Amino acid sequence: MNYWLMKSEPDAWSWEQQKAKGKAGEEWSGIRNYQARNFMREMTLGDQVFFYHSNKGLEVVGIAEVCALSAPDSTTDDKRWDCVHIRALADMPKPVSLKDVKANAKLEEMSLVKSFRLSVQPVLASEWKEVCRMGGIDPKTLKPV
DNA sequence: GCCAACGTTGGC
DNA sequence: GCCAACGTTGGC
Repeated sequence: MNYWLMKSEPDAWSWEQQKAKGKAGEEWSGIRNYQARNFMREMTLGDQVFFYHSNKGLEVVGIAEVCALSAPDSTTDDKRWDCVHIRALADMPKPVSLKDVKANAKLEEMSLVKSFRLSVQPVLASEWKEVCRMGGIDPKTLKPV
């Protein structure tokens, strides 16, 4: 299983809205960046995703999983763009802020810090574990610690 | 609201 | 294929 982080502006699509979609999940449409799209094409079912609120909040608020492989983006006719579907799995008991990530030496190589404009980015297993620890969630059971 | 970073576009 | 202009992202 691979780990990822996906950003959304809560005014456009929030974690609350994502959770409201439940198990059905929702298409992660609107990505118009090749690098981000390429990462989505690499995703496999069950890959886990940190859901990050950009612009407002600036924190990882929950964990989701990929529930449909990359397929044409329904919001455009442009064949270049496709995207996955994700569904919410668990809240972060303690949302992990960008500030917290930046302050943690173990996370200084995270894409969130290094390539902050990228809206879909890979997360290393070690980084995943560390952010889960900071967020007060068990990465295996996804239950609060 | 500003602006730095950086990706994309298009003229040459 | 270079690079200037432009647009977008996203933190502050």
